[in-house]
Amino acid sequence: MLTDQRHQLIRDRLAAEGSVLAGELASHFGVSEDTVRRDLRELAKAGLCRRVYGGAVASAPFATVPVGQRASHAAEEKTRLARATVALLARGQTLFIDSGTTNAAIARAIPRDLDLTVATNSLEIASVLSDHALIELIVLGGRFDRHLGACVGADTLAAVAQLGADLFILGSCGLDVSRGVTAFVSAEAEVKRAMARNSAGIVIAVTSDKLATAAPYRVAGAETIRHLVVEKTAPPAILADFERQGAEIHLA
Amino acid sequence: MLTDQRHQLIRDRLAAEGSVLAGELASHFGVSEDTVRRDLRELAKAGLCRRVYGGAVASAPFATVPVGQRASHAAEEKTRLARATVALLARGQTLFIDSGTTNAAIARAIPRDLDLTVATNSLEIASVLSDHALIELIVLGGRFDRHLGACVGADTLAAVAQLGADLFILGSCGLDVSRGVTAFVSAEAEVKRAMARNSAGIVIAVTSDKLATAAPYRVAGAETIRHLVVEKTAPPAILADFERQGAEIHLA
DNA sequence: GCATGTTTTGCACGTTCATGCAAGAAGCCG
DNA sequence: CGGCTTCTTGCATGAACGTGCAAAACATGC
Repeated sequence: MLTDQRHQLIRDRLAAEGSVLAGELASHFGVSEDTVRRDLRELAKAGLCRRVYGGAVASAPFATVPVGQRASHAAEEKTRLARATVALLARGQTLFIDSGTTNAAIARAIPRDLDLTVATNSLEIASVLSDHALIELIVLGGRFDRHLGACVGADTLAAVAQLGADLFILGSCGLDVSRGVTAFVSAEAEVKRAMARNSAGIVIAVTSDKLATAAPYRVAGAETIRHLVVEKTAPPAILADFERQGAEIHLA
Repeated sequence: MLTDQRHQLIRDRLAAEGSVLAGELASHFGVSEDTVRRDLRELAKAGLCRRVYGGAVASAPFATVPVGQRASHAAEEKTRLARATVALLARGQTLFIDSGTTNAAIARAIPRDLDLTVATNSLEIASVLSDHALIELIVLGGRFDRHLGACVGADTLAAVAQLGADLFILGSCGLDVSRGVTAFVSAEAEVKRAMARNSAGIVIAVTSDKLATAAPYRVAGAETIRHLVVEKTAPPAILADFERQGAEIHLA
């Protein structure tokens, strides 16, 4: 059994039942409790669950996320990226915005006096934009995935198919010149692909840790990226590669 | 049973019933009363309840109520209605819940250990239920109406049409025996009608001020109501009329 | 092919934590 | 006041915890 597989199964269990017991997982996987504790510690560190005595509970999504290890330490960078990304938007445009913490930061950075049409499958982003009076908000419904904090599945794909956007603000899990934009979950990748297909341009804002990494599911090729927003500290060599593929680089 | 889970369930119980008894909780969870007292002490310290002799009571019901200008003055009544409505639910059921402050209160009163499938077009209700691990949540997307805080329109209708529910928790704008259930906005009424059509039973929880009033758009006849949850102070004559139409009356 | 480094896992250690029990203090009711 | 319940505090116990370490599995480089 691969460590990563075990992690995934624990995440599934958390999503399905809301909580897990260390001892129960240990006997279920046939490993020691120490190993399970290590797993839980790592998942908690990644913000995927909350560690409690005896096991772990699913971390509440955005509602009560003053915690969130990775949300806080990278919050400042994400805010900077968000501001730079919002600067690319023009009034009257139609956008797709999918889920992800960076995209949530972008939604939060959208000024209230910018009139846009926004279609999103992320509940958090929809909530953020719900009181922007000038934004025409389209919620892309479907089965809600707690991992992603967004809707996925056939209903979501059907909703996306009926729309077209000027820009797609794509929350990327991994970004590599040769492998392009990639995602961790199949259902997530499907929605991203549909949004990409129905958009005139793709905008990606990523923190440096996502650069030159790849996740299993392919979403779009590097040549489809129109705007790439990255931190100032990003390796110039990598950025040059993307630039050769036609992307416009924006440093935040 | 994880300590954290117990705390969570006590909080749900507090939200649903308004008060808890130490001894009752102890036998319910199978722990000593000392443990329960410790739990209650911690919850009280965190400001999540107020400790009283023999148990604890929910601290200000406003604590968890976020927005909504008129939500405050009738909050307590709505919470009572919500508790009584949740008591009608059974595990494994599929529900439609549409928008409205009363329905939002009902969603908040749903305990975390109740597994349900819930389809809603209200963004607030979706957010509330998004961290209930046992609830299969289906977001009914479409054009977001800021006035309603929910999605309406053709896309929403199409999403509803694909589903069927055991119960429809209908947020009523006006309720009158002869005119039935009515709504203020055409688009809202359309969604309610679609949900009513695809549900085996209709549940309505209303404050007294909605009784014997009517809004322009007709949603469903009085004879289609299966459960009617009202305040104790509701005029018996009106309730008798609904009872004659086949509704089961629940006083909160 | 062998040595080296890395990762994963299990075990032993001392520590922390949740729980229940006992004893005394405090609150409630007649 | 007296009898009762409920509460708090201190303490003991066992379970869960983190850490350091070593063995094993695996990859990497010469």
